Amino acid sequence: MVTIGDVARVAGVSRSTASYALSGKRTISPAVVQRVLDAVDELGYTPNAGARALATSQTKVIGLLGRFLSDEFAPAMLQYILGVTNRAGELGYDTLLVSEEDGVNALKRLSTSRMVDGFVLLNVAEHDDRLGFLREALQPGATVGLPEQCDGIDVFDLDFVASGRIMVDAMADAGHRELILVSQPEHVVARGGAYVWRLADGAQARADERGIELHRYFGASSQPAIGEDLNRYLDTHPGATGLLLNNEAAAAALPSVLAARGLSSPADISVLGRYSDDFARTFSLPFSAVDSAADELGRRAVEQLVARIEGDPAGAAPHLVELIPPTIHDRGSIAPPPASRG
Amino acid sequence: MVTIGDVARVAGVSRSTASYALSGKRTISPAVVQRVLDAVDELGYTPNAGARALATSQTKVIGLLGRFLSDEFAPAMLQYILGVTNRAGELGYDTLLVSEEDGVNALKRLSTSRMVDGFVLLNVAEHDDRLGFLREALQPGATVGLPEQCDGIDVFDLDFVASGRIMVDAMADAGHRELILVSQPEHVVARGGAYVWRLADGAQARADERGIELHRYFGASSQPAIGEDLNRYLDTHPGATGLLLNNEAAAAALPSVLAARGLSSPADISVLGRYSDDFARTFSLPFSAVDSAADELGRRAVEQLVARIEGDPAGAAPHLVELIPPTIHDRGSIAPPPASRG
DNA sequence: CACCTGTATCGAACCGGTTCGACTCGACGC
DNA sequence: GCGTCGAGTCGAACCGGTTCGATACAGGTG
Repeated sequence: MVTIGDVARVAGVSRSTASYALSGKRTISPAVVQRVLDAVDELGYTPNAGARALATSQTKVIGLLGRFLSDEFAPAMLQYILGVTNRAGELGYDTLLVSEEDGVNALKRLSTSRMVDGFVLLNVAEHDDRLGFLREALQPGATVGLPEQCDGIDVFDLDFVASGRIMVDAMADAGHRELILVSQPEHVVARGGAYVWRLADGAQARADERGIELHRYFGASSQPAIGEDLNRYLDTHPGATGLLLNNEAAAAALPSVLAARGLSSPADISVLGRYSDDFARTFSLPFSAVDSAADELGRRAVEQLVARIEGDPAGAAPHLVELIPPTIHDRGSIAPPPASRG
Repeated sequence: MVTIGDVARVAGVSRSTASYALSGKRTISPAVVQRVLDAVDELGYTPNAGARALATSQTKVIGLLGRFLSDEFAPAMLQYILGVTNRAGELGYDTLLVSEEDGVNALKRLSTSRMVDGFVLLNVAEHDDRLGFLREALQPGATVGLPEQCDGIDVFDLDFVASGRIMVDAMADAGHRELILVSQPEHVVARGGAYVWRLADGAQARADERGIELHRYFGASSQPAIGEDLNRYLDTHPGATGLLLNNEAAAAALPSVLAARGLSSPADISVLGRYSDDFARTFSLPFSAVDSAADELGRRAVEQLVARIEGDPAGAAPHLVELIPPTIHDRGSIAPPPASRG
């Protein structure tokens, strides 16, 4: 393998001069720099990552810790992952992906062995056992998902409270007065998926303000249970004219449920979901939805992480808690309720 | 940070003795080994990955190169990825995930900088530009996906020819005589997705053998186009009683297409797909399908890669081309055709 | 008792980079 | 004509592991 020593020899200079010529950290005469660059080209030199990491204590790798739960909509995770890896690549970092069950252990291993310069944690729960260690680690960390305690880390998440509000607003503005909100199953909440509450509470608060009747349910996370759930909700509340979905399985199941009931959207019922654009595209869901902005969240987390890695350790910037504002992707599934139409 | 020098000092031995005590590569007295282990515990020592990589030329990291195409069903990739990362973890390796557009460049970078011990390539096309470099790289490589030239690498893929055969067999055994096969769109084939042809050819050959009429189509890869395609195929071939799907979008769209036509499966039409179990579960697709075995393929690729990394470089084992046999996951969507029933 | 063998340990070198301090040399000022 | 300065370069040390060769010492053998 070709080392910087080989480059130096071919260029006729010392190893240190070759190093400085490449890094530019000291002034080296243009002629020598050119000879070194030529030698690099000629030999096809690439620095050895391990040696550089050892010398500089910088690996140019970030650790990405997922939490892949079989009862969640796993494929959606890919969007977050790609957001992270793509942005990291643009910033000159590679990404080590860890899917290991025991996230705390993985975190410790990568941290103490100095394999990475920082961490991005995905799918962070309200009380996440990985955070305790992360705060004490030598490397900085950023999360996608809002934990209860945010000190010492940079936090990124969708603003779920605002999401709940604008979902109710969108329906109320169209004239709806009675809505059904289908959330994720209760065990997602129990596991720390606080976003379920955050969205529901935001929706409830806004519904109260505007005098809207809101029926809240936890739906199942898979077929056929969720299909039955949806039918039951619709049977129970015949006066409801709008359906809010914070549950991917419900969104996927709804087209056939509506078809079976002989309903169509938005003519008979207005629908507004909360899922990623990618999810909608793949399954051609015809419903407007608050975008989960997976890609953007992943990108923002990496950007902030890299800023902290490369930033002045002395004047450490205060930690962020960034809740990105929700946007509705309009697919035309909201219209005034049937009764109000001429 | 705590180094092996610290451990040695606390244990009262030299650095080399501490190293041997931990690696077991030379005999060290039990008493000393214990003192070293105690020191490790006391200080919380973990070897520095960069230093170890430099000294041993082994990083214990494998590079995973995806190819994420926006017009393919991206979320399915996650199953392959998790198969790789999970199995790698079990074998003591971490995984560097690269999503970079320019796969060749990424491969070169990771290879020449010695960041990884080997590569797993996903979504490998028939003529994949990454393979040329991979063959010449210092590190071994395994692919998921069958290229035309397999020399110098280990190749894993689903046996698509056999898949085509058993799909036709399953229908023929149930008494069907006229089938429609909906494949991926033609541009997937053009890009090198040879599995489309492999499955179709296997199906055609078996259909010819058994005197079955097979109508072959390339369907669109998204709604609403694929829905219209499906309706057209069904209109064109009113005598067809069985539907074979090698197209995820078609599978996702079929339930609503059938509902709209007032058909149900398997009473009116038998359906057999080819997609992952995970895909079926997530979207509650009620159709039997040949499983794409993403998880298993990822795991097998890693196992073989690690065997090659750690294997005797002298007696290099011959390279594998492993096509794993298809299995049908029965979800009850195949029944005898209506006409044949009493 | 000299000799050999095997066990247990140590010191030094090495992996391939980066970085610090010192040195040379020419230009410049007085 | 001597001291100063800055540009350009070199040698050596260092990062934190692993590994080779040498050494010390114990026990067994003739």
